[in-house]
Amino acid sequence: MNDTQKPDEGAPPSNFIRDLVVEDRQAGKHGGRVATRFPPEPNGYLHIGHAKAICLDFGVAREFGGTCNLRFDDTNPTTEETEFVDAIQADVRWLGFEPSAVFFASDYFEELYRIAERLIEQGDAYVDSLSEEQIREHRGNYYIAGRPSPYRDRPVAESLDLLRRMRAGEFPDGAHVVRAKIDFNSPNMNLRDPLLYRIRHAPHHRTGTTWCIYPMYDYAHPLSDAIEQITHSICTLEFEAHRPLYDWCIEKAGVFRSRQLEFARLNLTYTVMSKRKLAEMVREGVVRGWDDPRMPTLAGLRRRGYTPEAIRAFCERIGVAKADSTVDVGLLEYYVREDLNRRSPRLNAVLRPLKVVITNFPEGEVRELDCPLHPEDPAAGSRKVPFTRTLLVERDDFREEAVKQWYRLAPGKEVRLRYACLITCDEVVRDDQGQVVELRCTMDPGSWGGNAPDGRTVKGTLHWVSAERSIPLEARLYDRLFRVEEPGTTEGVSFLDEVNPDSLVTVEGRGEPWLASVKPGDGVQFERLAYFCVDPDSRPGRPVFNRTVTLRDSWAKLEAKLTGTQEAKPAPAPKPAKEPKKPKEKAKAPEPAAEVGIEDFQKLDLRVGVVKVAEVVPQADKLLRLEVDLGDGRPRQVFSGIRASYPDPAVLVGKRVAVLVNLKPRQMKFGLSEGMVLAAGGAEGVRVCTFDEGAGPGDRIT
RNA sequence: UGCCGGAUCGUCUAACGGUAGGACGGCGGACUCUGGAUCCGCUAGUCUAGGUUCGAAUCCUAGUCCGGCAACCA
Repeated sequence: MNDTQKPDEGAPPSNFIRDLVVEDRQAGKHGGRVATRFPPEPNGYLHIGHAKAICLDFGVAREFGGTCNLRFDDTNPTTEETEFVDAIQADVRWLGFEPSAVFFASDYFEELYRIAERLIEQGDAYVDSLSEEQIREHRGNYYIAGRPSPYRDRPVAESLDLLRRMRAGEFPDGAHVVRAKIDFNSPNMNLRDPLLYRIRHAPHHRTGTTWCIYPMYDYAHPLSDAIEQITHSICTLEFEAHRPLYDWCIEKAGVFRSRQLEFARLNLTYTVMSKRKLAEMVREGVVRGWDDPRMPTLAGLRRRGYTPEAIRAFCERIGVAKADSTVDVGLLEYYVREDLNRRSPRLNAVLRPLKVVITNFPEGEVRELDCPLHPEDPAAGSRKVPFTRTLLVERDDFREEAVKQWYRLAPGKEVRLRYACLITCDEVVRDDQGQVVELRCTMDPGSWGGNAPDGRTVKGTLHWVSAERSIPLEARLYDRLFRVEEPGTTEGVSFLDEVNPDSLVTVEGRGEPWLASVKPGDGVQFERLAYFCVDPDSRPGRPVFNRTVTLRDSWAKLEAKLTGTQEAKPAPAPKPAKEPKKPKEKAKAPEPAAEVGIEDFQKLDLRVGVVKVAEVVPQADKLLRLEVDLGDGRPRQVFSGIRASYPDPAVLVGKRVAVLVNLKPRQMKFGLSEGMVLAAGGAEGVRVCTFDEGAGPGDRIT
């Protein structure tokens, strides 16, 4: 190990939750004891966002020698199922955490009920007999004051009697509720006499039909925490406004004082995290199930080949704060690669095969090569790989015309076959359609082992398999589930319409013989391609591999630079260039943004366009739809939010305006917007920039 | 037109009145029988305007922008 160790080697990065826990301990609260809990509702599968919470809850407990319970928040019998209870427990353990205890909020129903009776006796709660609709009505809203329910001051004895009869099942759903008597006109809506209990004649997954009244989250949660003597009740930001209620329950019930702390939930680019949306994708058949390898669920990530170590490292790295944030999914991918690089055996598989015949290698002969399973880890051992006259290489590794940076196969070029020998492409064989179907190559007989006898350097190394001595395999090439960075945030567009149609591409490939022995769950690296994980769908003799994550592909990056584009390639796609920020986020900042260089400005292609059509968009109150002639034969459609300044859009027709033509087209509810019209705001509203007669359509504006 | 939060490199995050640091990304280089891995270097930030202070990302004031809150959901 290294003696010159870095300052925070090993120490988890500090965050405000840990700081608060440290503060509490220093203040001597609870004698320094730390107890947390992870409280999922069993109505769906855990996802990577939960992983962040789990790492925090269990991590804090572990760090301070405390405990962390797994507690199912099962207070709503109509949405919860044991299937989820089992899956959640399995996921937590898979992630690497063992709960100090497993509890259910339903374990406490009896105690919760007794406390409710007490609150009524104390005059801190009452039974309300208004309808759901009326309660909502009386509650008012952010701007309208709340009004007391006529039942608010009903005698204690009457409330108590009603509560007992509610429990006894004398009333139908909705007939009565228990409400806290706090402040019917609080500026915090959560305090406007919130509901504590409602009647639900529905069987519960654990208590069956024992109960027909069920406590609400805001009531059950603080009291469950109290019963378990939780010292720090960590939850997400949206519960911040509930904290006064959390404290109220503890106060009025006179129970153990736990403290609620809130942090920002995790968002990830190119995915969705809400249970509702995940469930919808399962229901709509967009994915094959909760454990579809494209899902951000722990079950999905596991099947995809993500490791608990990678997920934990990721969760540690992203930190914990109170500001909303969206983490680049690339960071998650970085951590899987880092982990998988260490542990995955290297094997060869060809996913889109192209036949290569080594003309100077005898027909029928087989040469067994001994190849390491991990070039950086000799302890991983080796395997035998058969070399024969007819081989298969990746189609992508051959190019008819090669630029000088191309190290791979091309007519006349020499490359190395990994762990085998050097070959030169002599001849390209085509079929009737002109498709390349075979390469005829010669090998350098002195190059066995991979090095040239004369010491010449060969930069390209290709993976390959023997055509006959290889096995068939199915590879499921997964990509990001969505094609936009933040699905579901474009107005008028459903997140379901933003699903990446190429998020799963299945190919039939060939793998080296060693691959016949893999078992579901095994992870491997197919050299030069990606990490893969064996899917449970595998059958003997025909394994199925899920692509976990591609290897970094610096050739793709180089090529994109050479071509000057970043078009999505079917294979390991280069990371799409960062999209320009959404206008929403850029806002209409009056002050200039960060300084840009002249080269940035030159990226903007501004052209003169003549307005042909200008009309209001009926469904939108700020938009005009323009058709602009840019001199390229086809008018462009542009939606522009300038309607307020142009009550009569017709005045724009015939105007010469400035159009940003290389703006990424944006799909809007009303159609595709293929550019942006320059406008400036002044005293009399926003005006589009116009030009005089001299400028013609399509002229570049510099 | 209310209440509660929040704002630091492109992204995530640290700095707790005293050198704005790390990670990812990007760029450049070294090395390489994976255009992988590894290593090195560079790039880039305190929302705005005032104030307090010897000194402000940090404290104060005003503003801007973003998020959450009106289930008998959690």
